Amino acid sequence: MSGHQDASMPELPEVETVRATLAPAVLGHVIKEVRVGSFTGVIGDMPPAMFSAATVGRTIVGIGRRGKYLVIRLSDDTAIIVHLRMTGQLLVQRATEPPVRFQHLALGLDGGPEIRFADQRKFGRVLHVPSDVVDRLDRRLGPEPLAATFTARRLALSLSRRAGKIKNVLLDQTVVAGLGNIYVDEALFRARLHPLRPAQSLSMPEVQALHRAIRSVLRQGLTHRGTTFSSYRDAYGEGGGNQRHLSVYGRGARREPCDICGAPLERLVVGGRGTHICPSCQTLTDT
DNA sequence: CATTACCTGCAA
DNA sequence: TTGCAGGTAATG
Repeated sequence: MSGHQDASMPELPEVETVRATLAPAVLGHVIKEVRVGSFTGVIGDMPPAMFSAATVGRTIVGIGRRGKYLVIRLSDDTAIIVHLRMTGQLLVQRATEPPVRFQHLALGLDGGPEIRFADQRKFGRVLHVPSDVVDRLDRRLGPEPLAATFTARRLALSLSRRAGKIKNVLLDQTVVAGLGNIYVDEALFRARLHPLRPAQSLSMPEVQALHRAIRSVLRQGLTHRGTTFSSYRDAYGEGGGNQRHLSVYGRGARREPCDICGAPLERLVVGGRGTHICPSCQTLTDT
């Protein structure tokens, strides 16, 4: 009937799946060659020759993730920071394979594999940075939602200082790192909270429910290797399966029935983002 | 605090 | 032909 979603939106589970599939294929390998395509903005403001000079000859010694950022650690204590934004893909392929569609960057490694970055919409970035930039990024972002440092108490403190709508606050990466539009909608549904609720209006039991919901939707996303609507792929080009386990995201526009109460789901716009709710389960009037 | 720019394939 | 999809930085 009406508008189909066609997004990939790599969020924490998707980026973590990319990290996990990329790591075993590239760890310990030496970067032998860099090829930047016609869209040179993919590596930021740095001239391609400088990016090459700064990375060729270095060994990949680690691959981490912080929020939605991938951090490829190099042997000289610098790093390559990757953000997929909406349609970015980070793939590992043999150098003999033809370039993929929308490919903007290839890092040729010793022994034949290549890390390839493709992005239909040119929003994603692959930046070479010194370690202090990684440290600054780490300090700027909020807690990792699946780490022990992310407690209901800490979430409550963050929310108590925010007058904005709970959905917008959860999308703020300095509050908690790694949530995007899909998993925020899913978490709010699971916690039975309306996205327009002022963040600071949540009671402690509601914050606890939200804390549990955030962690459970992300763990479920990880279990299913991410959510693929169209362009999200892991490092081997495999899509995820979590789209079959979403309760509200993408279903509101089609007014599909709520899994819990059977009422038709709805789509609204919050903070300029498509937002999917069950109007019956997620109430605006508190407690 | 809220809104806009950045992009481009695709559905309507 | 139009406008929507959305993470983040920049702007109002």
